[in-house]
Amino acid sequence: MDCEGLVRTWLKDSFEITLPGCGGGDKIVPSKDDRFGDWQCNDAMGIAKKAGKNPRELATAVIAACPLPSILEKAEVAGPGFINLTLSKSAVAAGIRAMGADCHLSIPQIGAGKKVVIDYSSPNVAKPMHIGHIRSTVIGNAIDRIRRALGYEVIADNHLGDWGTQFGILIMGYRHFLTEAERAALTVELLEMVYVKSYNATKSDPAWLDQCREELVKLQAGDADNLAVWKLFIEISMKEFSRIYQRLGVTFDLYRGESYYQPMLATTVDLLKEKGLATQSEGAWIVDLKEDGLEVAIVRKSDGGFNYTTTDIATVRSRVEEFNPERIIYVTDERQQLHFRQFFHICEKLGLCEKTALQHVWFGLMRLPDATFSTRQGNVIKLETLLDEAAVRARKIVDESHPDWSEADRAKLAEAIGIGAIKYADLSHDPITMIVFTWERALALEGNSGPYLQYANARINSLLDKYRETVGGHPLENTLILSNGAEKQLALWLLQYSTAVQRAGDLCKPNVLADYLYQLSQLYSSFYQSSPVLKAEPAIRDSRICLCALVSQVLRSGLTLLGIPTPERI
RNA sequence: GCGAUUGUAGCUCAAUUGGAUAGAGCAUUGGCCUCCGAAGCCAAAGGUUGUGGGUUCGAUCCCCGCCAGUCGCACCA
Repeated sequence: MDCEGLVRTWLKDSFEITLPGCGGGDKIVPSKDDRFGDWQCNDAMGIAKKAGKNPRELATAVIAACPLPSILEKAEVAGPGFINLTLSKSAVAAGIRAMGADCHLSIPQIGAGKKVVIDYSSPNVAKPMHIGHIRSTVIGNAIDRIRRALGYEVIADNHLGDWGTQFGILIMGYRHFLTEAERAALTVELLEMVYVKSYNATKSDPAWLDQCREELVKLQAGDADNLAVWKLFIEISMKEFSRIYQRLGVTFDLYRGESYYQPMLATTVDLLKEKGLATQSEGAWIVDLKEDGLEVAIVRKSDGGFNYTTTDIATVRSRVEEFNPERIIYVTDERQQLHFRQFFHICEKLGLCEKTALQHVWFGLMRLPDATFSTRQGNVIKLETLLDEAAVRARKIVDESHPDWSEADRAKLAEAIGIGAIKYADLSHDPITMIVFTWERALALEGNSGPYLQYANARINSLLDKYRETVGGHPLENTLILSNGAEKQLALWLLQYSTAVQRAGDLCKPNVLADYLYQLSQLYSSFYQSSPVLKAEPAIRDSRICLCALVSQVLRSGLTLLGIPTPERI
């Protein structure tokens, strides 16, 4: 049995002996402050209250009730009735041993046998990815990686915006505003440019607008020419998206855009009609959600077209039928909360949620200090520009610290640091917080930042190298001694890794893990400063290098779960 | 107006979901490279947790009122 389980059982037994029939206290949490021991149990107060007893007396009686498990050095009562537990150093060392050589293995496989679909990133075709896409992509990908580590079978699906009214406008623009040469070397930038031109034309020229509609109808009817152009748009867009995803280290299992579900829309509305859920109002088909306290949802527009509510319902039907997942997680910005609540309710009424939970993980918008990002104001920052700028800033420092490295090595490292900085800046905040974008914050390289964590890891790597050169052997197999407080604190924190991963996964909040890793790095840096490793006497040296190796393992594992690169050298 | 959500140090954020003296980073001030990597470490200063009530042994966290910000509220997604 593991240490925690042992102590929990002891506490529970103690409580039951003290207070028959009152349920045992078995909740132990790590203490915030080492003055309060390593772990603490705060149940005595609540239980004493219920039983009408004095909490301090109860806590004292609990400790006296059963002999202390050998792994505990001491247990004492403090304050109103806290039970503070101090673990023996050998028990902590044993706990670390139990983590195994590969800390990935210590992550509880709570998702084994469960399938989950995660729908994230989902940019629109024919538009460049901009800064507004980064949160869904980075947060979604971290949740994806964390859930996989927890044993879930994850299907990451990129629900591309590849179908909709914009394509009529786009096709007209493509045919009239581009030269032969431009069409031959088509880019997303060109597509965006012609879209804007064509869109403006619809405002000033009614005949143009009619033609756009006509092209859209032709496309939807399967016209070969328009279909070919549409496919070209997707191909061009995917090329650019792939380039960015590769830089970000993001991969998907599926790229099923809205167009994939297009053939299922009519039957989905038919089903809603059959079930008596859809009714006609003002020429449109709607689902009334008044009894759920929500606005009506339109499932078929008065012009006969479908909208995103219908597409999303069809998507759920398709996913439930094909994958039968335990859960579908959507990662989008906060503006879509109402929409998700609406169509989740409709799915429930359709009986789609019996085995599949639908979850909307929303995040706050990213905005500028004095404005929101908007295409109309022309203040959007392209995602690629952001990544480039990050690499440039990192490059300056890399050049200073490694003038002897090759050009290629320096470029590669700068990229890893830049991407790490950007991702960490996002992942270290609770998703629901609104992010006010500034270059300084997004690309921070010091303090609580991605590079700080990467740096800690790189330093350990070089320490490990030196150890192998001078001493040899396998650091991870050395005996742990934990001779001082800093070492014990570090070891105790290492033991918390699996809970941090699980909490981050359960809550869909990657910042829980980011926070854990940051604290680990801080504890390590502190330890590193105060405790010499290679110069210590052999037994201590071997133990400390083992601790370093463990920290490095956890850092690598954790950063990887966040999708942050871990360069060997910085 | 209705609904969601936020308000914590000058700024950006934490606080293991109700626990002990509310913690970090940035910025400011002072110290540490003759010593395993200074993208680092140590220290100082910085707080009536928006505000007023309530619940209880205990509240940043739960409940009610008010103030302020952000987002949404029928055919774009």
